[in-house]
Amino acid sequence: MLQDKGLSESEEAFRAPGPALGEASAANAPEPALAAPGLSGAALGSPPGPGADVAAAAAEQTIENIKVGLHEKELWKKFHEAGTEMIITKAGRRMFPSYKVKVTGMNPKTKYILLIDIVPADDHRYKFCDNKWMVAGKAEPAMPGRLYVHPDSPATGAHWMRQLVSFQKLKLTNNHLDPFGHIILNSMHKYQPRLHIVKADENNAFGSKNTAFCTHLFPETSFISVTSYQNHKITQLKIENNPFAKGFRGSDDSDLRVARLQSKEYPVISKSIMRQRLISPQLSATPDVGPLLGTHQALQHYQHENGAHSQLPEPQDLPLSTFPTQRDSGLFYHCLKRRADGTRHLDLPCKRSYLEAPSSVGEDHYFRSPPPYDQQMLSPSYCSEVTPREACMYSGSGPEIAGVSGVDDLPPPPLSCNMWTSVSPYTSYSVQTMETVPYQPFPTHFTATTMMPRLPTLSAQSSQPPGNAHFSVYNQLSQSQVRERGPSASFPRERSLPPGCERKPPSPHLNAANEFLYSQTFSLSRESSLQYHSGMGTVENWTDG
DNA sequence: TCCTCTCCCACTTTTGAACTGG
DNA sequence: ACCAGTTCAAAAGTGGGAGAGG
Repeated sequence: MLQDKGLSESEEAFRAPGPALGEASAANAPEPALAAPGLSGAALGSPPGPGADVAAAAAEQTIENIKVGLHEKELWKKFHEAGTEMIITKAGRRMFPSYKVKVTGMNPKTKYILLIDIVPADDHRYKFCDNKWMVAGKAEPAMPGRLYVHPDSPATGAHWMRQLVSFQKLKLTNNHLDPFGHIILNSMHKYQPRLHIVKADENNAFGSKNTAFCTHLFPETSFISVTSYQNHKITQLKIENNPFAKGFRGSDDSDLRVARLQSKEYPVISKSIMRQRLISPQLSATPDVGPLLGTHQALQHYQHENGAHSQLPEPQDLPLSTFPTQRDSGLFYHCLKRRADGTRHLDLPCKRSYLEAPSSVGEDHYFRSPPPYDQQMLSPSYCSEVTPREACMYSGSGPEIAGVSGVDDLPPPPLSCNMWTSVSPYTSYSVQTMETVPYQPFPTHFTATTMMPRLPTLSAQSSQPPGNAHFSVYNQLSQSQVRERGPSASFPRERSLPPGCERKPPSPHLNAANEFLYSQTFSLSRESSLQYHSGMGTVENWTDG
């Protein structure tokens, strides 16, 4: 909670100097949020203050009115133009630039949970060749999806709007068994972070008919995960902009600094530099890559809320100067909303109901090839040694969570740690019943694992105003629809844990968040299962089996 | 041989406890 | 006793190189 340590993460961010916010995010209507003109950083910087005005405004503020502006958008754009890379390590590495947003339009008195997930942007594996990112094959199965819940969550709209909301402590890892709740990614794959805002206050608890969430997506925050930087331009951008990397800021030539560090009298040319200089001598002559090629070439179909549908070339066909890009930042605004009658109005790239037959999974305009998620593994429960603000993960396989496998009454199979990647492939959708629960404190850094939905590949379609480089999804859940998903328990069945692991009783908010995640995930991909991540524990006895 | 990944290094920033003075 | 400001050591975060492994 925000009160637990003098400064919240968002406060830290707020104090940090930095360029003004970029542009406003998608707005409140099922329109592609063309409203950016006039909605400047200054406007965003003036959230409603306390008082009567706030109260008056609150009455009309809905989840759809929430606007999100990406902080340091220009910096993000710089990286994006060069082809953002994010280091992933076994221990977890922060993102840089860090994900910070300015939120407006919230009801100041309503509590919200802000969380981030990072989903594959496509189903390709990449390699850095000839100074550009190229498709190198089919993506590996997505890692267990996790959510990073902002540690201030839940907090009132006033809190979120008072300052920047920073997710700078979010860490990325390539450790499939990561016990710390970091977001697990595959190296050399392209990802897209998404911000979710979930309404969660006493009167609108998760699972109530009023439960709502929205999703905001900034195409310029997409990146390729790497274990070491491939593009020297990215390295330089990181060194220049990340204060922690100051040590690598040489007088002019960081390589000279490396040479000094190594007590060598000659500059050491790194492998990456050498590679690039050998392969792409033009790079040194053109330090500024400039606008990417293929800006208007999207990778796949996409569909935005007005129903426009575009056919776009395959990524393999693209000369990727960096990586397939959406850098024109056209607004990708998808809308998901429940109608009053409970039917789901879904304006998403994957529009089919989750109740449809599995054969519909591979909707062609969404998955170019048979979706790899069929083979994806579900993460078993595990506990971890965590800080008070970190979490332990609970999970179950899809069918178990869903209660649709017909084994509801069977005792859960013993779970060993090495089941992390050895549980049965996901075959059906997770369905949960969630009762309306009173609001309770929501565990921070709760993470949930889903079958990672691949985003509909974002395009740089210029049909969207560049000032609205933002993708939003709104959802309004109804209780009846929650129920229609199935009768299973509202929390994954208890499974055996590694010795030494403790488990806290599931919070109703985990159910709620899970529900959120479920619906959210389903809104983008029909292949979904869940993994809870909450509570405290230890990994001392964790074994690889 | 090439590519990817892990470990370790030196460096900087951040954090928080300890201390000091009003 | 309390609070605010300062100091300083430890922790955390960085990119690069070496080397292992596939």
